[in-house]
Amino acid sequence: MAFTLKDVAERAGVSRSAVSRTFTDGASVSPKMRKKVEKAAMDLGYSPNALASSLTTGRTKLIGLVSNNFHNPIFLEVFDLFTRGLQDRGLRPLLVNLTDETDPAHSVKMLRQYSVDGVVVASSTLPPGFAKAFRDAGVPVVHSFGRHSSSPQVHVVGIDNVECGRIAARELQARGYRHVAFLGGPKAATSTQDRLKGFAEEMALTPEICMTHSFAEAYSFSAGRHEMMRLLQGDPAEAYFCGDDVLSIGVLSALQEAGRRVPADVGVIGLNDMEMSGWENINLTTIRQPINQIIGSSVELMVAMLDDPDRYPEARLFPCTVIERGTLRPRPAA
Amino acid sequence: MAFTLKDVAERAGVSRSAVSRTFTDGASVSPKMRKKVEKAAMDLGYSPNALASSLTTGRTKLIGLVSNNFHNPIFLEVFDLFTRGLQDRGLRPLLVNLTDETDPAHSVKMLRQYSVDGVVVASSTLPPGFAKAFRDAGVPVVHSFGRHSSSPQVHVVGIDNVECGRIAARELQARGYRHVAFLGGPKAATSTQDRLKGFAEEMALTPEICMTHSFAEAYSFSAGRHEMMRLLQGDPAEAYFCGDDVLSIGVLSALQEAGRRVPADVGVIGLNDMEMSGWENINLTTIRQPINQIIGSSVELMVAMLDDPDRYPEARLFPCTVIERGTLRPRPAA
DNA sequence: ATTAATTTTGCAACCGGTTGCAAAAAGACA
DNA sequence: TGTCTTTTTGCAACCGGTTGCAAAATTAAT
Repeated sequence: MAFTLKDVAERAGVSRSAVSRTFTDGASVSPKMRKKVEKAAMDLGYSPNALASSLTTGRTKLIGLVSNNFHNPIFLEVFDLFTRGLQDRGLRPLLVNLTDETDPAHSVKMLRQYSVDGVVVASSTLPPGFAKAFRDAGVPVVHSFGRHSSSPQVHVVGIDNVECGRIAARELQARGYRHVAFLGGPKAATSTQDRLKGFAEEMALTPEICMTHSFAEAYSFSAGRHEMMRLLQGDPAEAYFCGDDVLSIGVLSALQEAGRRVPADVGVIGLNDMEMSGWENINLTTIRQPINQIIGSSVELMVAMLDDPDRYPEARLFPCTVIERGTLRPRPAA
Repeated sequence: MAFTLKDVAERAGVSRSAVSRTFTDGASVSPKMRKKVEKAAMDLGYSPNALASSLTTGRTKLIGLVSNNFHNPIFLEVFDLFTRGLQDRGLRPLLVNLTDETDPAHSVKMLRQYSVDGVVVASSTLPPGFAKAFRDAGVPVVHSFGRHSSSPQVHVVGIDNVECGRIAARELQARGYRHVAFLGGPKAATSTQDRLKGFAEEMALTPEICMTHSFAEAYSFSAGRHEMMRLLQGDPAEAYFCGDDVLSIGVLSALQEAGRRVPADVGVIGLNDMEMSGWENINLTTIRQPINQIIGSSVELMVAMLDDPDRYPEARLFPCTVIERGTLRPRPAA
């Protein structure tokens, strides 16, 4: 069907190596030779078989892009940025949807069979051990949106979730709320745990403020809405720090339906600043996670690791900032 | 680094072919042989190199998943369903983000270099010629969400957009609107053109109703919002059929900001029924496109084509239904 | 014009599997 | 037990490239 190196070589009347060399940059080929070969290749519409060359070079330019977040709209932005970032560098994303599976073994095996050059784990809910499984299998890995540990085993790019919890706490304190709550994502998610930790720590400094917390089943609209509905049965707090924007939007929906005005009756602050949060009919006050930078940096790091697979693991953390919109009451005048 | 067939063969004291055979189903291997080989493979943690085997078999189980819709939240659902559908059948999605590029040449070349077994084009904005380029290159292709033509060149799975336009028109007619408008996506998108066509055709049957139309720059929130803002400068219609849900949500945002009540002052009907449209704080009346069925069917068709690449092209169209929520005024009592 | 240094080219082995074919082994039958 | 089938196994060639090495061709230097 498609033409091969051999066909081009014959047509150009040269050896197969010559053809191979004209298509691998950095190889020594004379200008005349190159011209002859390129002519023949052009005539035949030849383009080299990436798989065959991978077999000898050991490089495929395939990058596993592993995620379990296919229900949070922010991840569409994430996939957009990742695919573009990788493509721009000549890399190809092989997408893996984990859905419920959290055992890395299967993914590791599959991605190794395809000889991916590296793996990006994009998830704020998977434990560090997940990414580590790739490292242990000798596959360069960066965990984006992952938890950074004091003794990092793998490269992590993301934010300091504990610090985000503190930021949220300080923001609510400054606005004079007396009863605040953390409404987190899944209890098992590292990001939820860390955000709660920071939030609780900071809140502990102002014992006069009452703080409670609970968890939603997932980082999703319906989980947030459902959990807020439940909370409304009891004695809801004055302000909620939600573990994520889409969760917040679910919360807003529940509040609206219950007839509570935001921010007059109840305040809400989210985390992520996804595109939708800025939509005028949502207008969510939130803590912005710089996903452009996180993903840009992840891709850079991945590229660097392709050259030096044993690069010493590092954590790259980006600062988050509060984006003030309309779901928290204003700070009292100073 | 990783162990190869040869290593396993040596350890098991058998020929390389024997090892190969135990790992390809349908090959003849005696039970004892199989046991011996599996033992050795297990000891070594061997798993076959997919690339190497592709080289001889000609099959990679790689499927190109090509899209240019990374800004419409419905596509997160689409990617979720596609990746899971493909994975469940042992296929691997190689994701290609076209962003602005609409020339297929580059994608075709790249995907052929990786010897993908097939390509799914998931887009309602690309012309049929895009998908056809893959077919011409001998790559099995299905165009999901594509335009079906009377003389189809490639497999298309989706909806009848012209009919959707008619459905929208009838819905607005039935509710007694006197001045209606189509607010489409990009003018160049086939889906926009077709929806307008059906809408206009049906509206032509009721000349007493005034109909206008205009286009947004993209299928996105901000484009919809922006276009509606513009329309509000003039004399807006009583009801809008928007080319897509996320566009509708942008429109709702603009209306809300302008102080127009929905559906009291202005009606809106969207198309897609993405998850978000059902959120209580959006509550959009829309025409549901059965994406589960579309994607399930696309994957099935792809699998069928792997067996029979020259399968006669067919169009698989699924009916759409109106999902009544809160953005159109009620039908007058009969 | 020689000779030495440098670049270009082709040969052949290899990457990690698969597969047609024939020899060897196992099973069926008399 | 011997002969004929059928199944299992190994050999060797092949998939489409890459690359170390040495021969051939250029270029530089004397």
